[in-house]
Amino acid sequence: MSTSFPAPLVDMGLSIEKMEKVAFILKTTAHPTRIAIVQLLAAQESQSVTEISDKLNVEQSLLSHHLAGMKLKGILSSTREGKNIYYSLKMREVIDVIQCLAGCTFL
Amino acid sequence: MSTSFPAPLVDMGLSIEKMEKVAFILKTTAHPTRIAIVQLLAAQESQSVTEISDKLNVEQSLLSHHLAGMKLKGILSSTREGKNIYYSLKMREVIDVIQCLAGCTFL
DNA sequence: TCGACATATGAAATTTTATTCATACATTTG
DNA sequence: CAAATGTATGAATAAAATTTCATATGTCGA
Repeated sequence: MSTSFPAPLVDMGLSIEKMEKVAFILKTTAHPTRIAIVQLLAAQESQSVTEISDKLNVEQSLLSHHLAGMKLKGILSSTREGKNIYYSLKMREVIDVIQCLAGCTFL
Repeated sequence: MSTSFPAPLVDMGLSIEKMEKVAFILKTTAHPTRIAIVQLLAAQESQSVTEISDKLNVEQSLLSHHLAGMKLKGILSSTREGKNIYYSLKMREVIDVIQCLAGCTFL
C-alpha cells in the first residue's frame, strides 16, 4: 500500500510516511470488535483471551485473529501466564483517538 | 456490518451502537489519501477538486470517489461555485484524531 | 448551441480484510 | 503420559474496499 504523493508535501507537517503510518494504525482500530477490545483493556489492563471472548461474545478463533493483528501492529502486547495469555494495551494513544470521536455529540 | 455483542456492555460508557459509529468514521479516515485530504483542508478550508487533485497528485476520478465517500459519511461538505466544486471539512474532529496519532513519537 | 473544462458516476477488475473451520500447539492436572 | 483447557494458525471462503476506465453531467464562454 505505498501511496506516492509529490515529494515535499507542505500542508501540515505530516510527511507521506507518517500519513501512511497513521492510516495503518487507524485501519487496525477501525472495527467494532477491535474498538470493544480497546475499551475492555482500557478499563482493565491485562485480560485473558477467554475473558475477552466471554465479555465480547466473540468466537475464540476470530478473536485470536483480531488480537494477533493488533499485536503485530503494535497496538497490543501479550504475555503468557500458565495456560492463559494475557493481552494489554501497548499503544494507549488509541484510547484517546476513540474517546475523541466517541465524544462527538452528533454520533 | 452489524456486530452483536451481549446487550449491556459495561466497559467504558461506549454502547455497541457508538462503537459501530466510531468504527465507521475511523474506517472512512483510515487511508493515506484521505488523511492527506483532511490535512489539506485543515490547512486551508475549502478547496476545489482540481486543487486537491493537483496537490496530492491523485487521479481525478479516484479522488472524486474518495471525496464522495467522505462526504456521504459526514466528514466533508461541498458546494458548487461555477464550474468548480469546493470541499471543506465538516467533521473537524478528525483533525484531532489524526493529530493524536501523528504526535506519537514511535510512529 | 457548441466546445471546453470541472467533476461525478457506474461497472468491472483488483486488492484487502474479515470470517469460518479444522487442526495444531502449549500448559496443567490426574 | 493422557486428557482437558486455553490459545494460535493456516487454508478456504466470503465480503468489503480500492482502483481503473469509460462515459455522463453541469457550467461557462465564444
